[in-house]
Order: sequence, then structure tokens, then C-alpha cells
Amino acid sequence: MRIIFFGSDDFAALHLEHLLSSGHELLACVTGPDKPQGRGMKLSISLIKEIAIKHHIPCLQPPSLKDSSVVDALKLYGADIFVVVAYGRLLTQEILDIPKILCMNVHGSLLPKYRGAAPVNWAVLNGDKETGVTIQKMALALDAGDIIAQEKMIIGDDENAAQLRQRMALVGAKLLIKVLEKGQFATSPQDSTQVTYAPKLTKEMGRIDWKKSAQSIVNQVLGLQPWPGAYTLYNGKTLKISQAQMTTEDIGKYSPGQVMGVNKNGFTVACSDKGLLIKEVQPEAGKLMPAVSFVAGYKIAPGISFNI
RNA sequence: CGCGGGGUGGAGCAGCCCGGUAGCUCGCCAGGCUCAUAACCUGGAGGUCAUAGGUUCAAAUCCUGUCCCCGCAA
Repeated sequence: MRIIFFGSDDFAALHLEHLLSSGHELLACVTGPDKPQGRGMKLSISLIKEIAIKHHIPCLQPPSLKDSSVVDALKLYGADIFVVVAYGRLLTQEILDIPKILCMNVHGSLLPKYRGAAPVNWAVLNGDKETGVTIQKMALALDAGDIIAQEKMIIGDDENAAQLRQRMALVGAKLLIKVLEKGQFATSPQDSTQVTYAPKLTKEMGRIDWKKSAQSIVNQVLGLQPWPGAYTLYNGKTLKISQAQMTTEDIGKYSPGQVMGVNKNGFTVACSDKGLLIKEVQPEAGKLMPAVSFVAGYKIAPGISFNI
């Protein structure tokens, strides 16, 4: 197959690498423009661009897909298929019509569930036991395309969204190759009564409300990785919590947000129902550290309150 | 030149403003107490205070350059 690949992040990169080693003909890559970002506003180079350069594949970085010169450039390649993975912007109908066969997309959920930008995170946030990947034939509406293939995945009990996403990238890449090998793309429409959405995550979603149940806070910690991460406040500074585990301890005399105790594995904070064992944290200007280290240096003791 | 925090025994921190004996919590090692233990007690090892220069009788501490790490923002 003669393919043009659209993508931007690491999830997309893994798919691209699989495509490259599967013998298909990669005509070009399309990714977002380099832009200054990160600490110091340094210019960042897209992972996709790096791979493209390494393999001597042309790489387009159009600021806008509505630009007619972009459309013309894409037409010139005469591609059979456009593969779109985590590209981050919607394609126009004009572009969807370019490839001879179709535009396909790898999506991190079992569509029609979790249409949108952050399907993996939402599955974990909601405490789902299973999710999966879907390959769809792209339509103009967001993630509403007919389904070509799906594969279910079990979400591990302590698995965070970052880990799941990484596993899913591999599953998705393999499924993509399988679909391409097969060479025929029969589709079935999505069940419109089952549609749910997984909107973009925001920083505020990371703020922990200790009045919620321990279970929902665990889901928050797991689901919001690697970004934006769950956090609380300690002495007015943010404290990210990257690993937490429910306990069976009743909160007793403590109120939500208060430290109940300290042990070898970390420290326990009261939620609405039970104590939550915090195992790994990252203070505002510090590195990721075991909660025990945090306890040692910041003098954490029972009765201390978070979120203030 | 986007804003900001930081680099001090193995880990996490204090000390810096107001220069003058290296501190705290944890870990580690040895010994002890207890029926027992998450515990407790005693003793011990372990630090060129990121790095280069400057000021000074004296620098972790003040000044200057360099390297590295991180939070915010995007």
C-alpha cells in the first residue's frame, strides 16, 4: 500500500514505526509545525518528524489543512490510504477524499464509546475494567466513522493511563498492520445510541477533592497520567500524587484531607470513606519521589491537612 | 532572552538573608529490650556543601561565570 501518515505524538510514532517495518510504502508524513514550547520556550521537534528524517521520508508540517497548497501537495503523492493516528486536528472533507481507497484512523477506545481527544484517560478515570482500540474509516464528524476492526483490552487494577496507552499503542499498531495486510476494508456503522465522549483533559481536573471516595481518587491518580496528573496542595504549594492505593482503614476521628498515619510505604490520607495510602509524590519544585522520602524531609505527621 | 524553585553523608530536607565546630527525619551497620511486632533504646559508619573563579583572617553562607534537575505556562 502507498500510505501517507498523519500523527504527532509518541502514540502515533509507534504506529509509524510499525508501518515502516511492515513493508508498506510510506510516501510522506504529516505532523504539526515545530513550535516553541517547554521550559525556556525552546523549539520542539515532533517525534514524527524525527522518524521521517531518519527514514528519508518527506515530512509536511502545515499550520492549516485548509490551505489549498497543502491539499494540492497531498494529492500529488497519489496515495492509496491515509493513516491518521493522534494527529490532533480534524481533517476536512476535501482531504478525506484524496486517497484512492480511504482514510483510516486508530482510536484508543471501543467506539462508539469515548469519542474524542482523551479516550484512554477517561476509561481509567471512570474505573472501566476493559477498553480497546478501534480502527475506523474516517468521516467528517469526530470519531464517528464506520468501524473496520476492534480489539478489546483488559485494564489492569493498578494500571495508569500512561501505561495503558503505551500497551494500547502496540495493540493498535499490530491491528493496523493486520487490517492493511488483509487489504479489504469492510465496515460496520457505529451504534449511535451508545455514543459517549472523552473530552480533552484540563489542569483543574487534577485537583483532588478529598471529600470524594478513595476509589474515585485512585481513579483520578491513575487516569490523569502522564498529564495533567492528580495533585493536592501542601502549604500552598502543589503536590502531585502519582501512586496511591486504597486501604480498608476507616477514617475515624480524621476529616477528609488529613494525614491519618505514616508507615514504610508512605502515608495515609483520609478521604470521604476510607484512608488512601499515598505511595509516590512530586513536590512543586522537586523530583518524583517515594512518599516515604517526602515524609522524611517534609515532616509529615498524623493530623496534618492537605489541600490548603 | 516567557515566569519561578532547586543541586548539603545512601534518600528527603534545614542551615544561607545577619560569613566563624555539618543539623533534622529516614535508611544502612552493630548491639540491646520485648512472648512478639509496625515499635522502642544504645552505639557506629558515611559529606571535596554541583562546579570554576573572586572578596575575606575565615565561605555551605557574600559576588561572578558554567553545568545539571524540576514546577508553572504553552
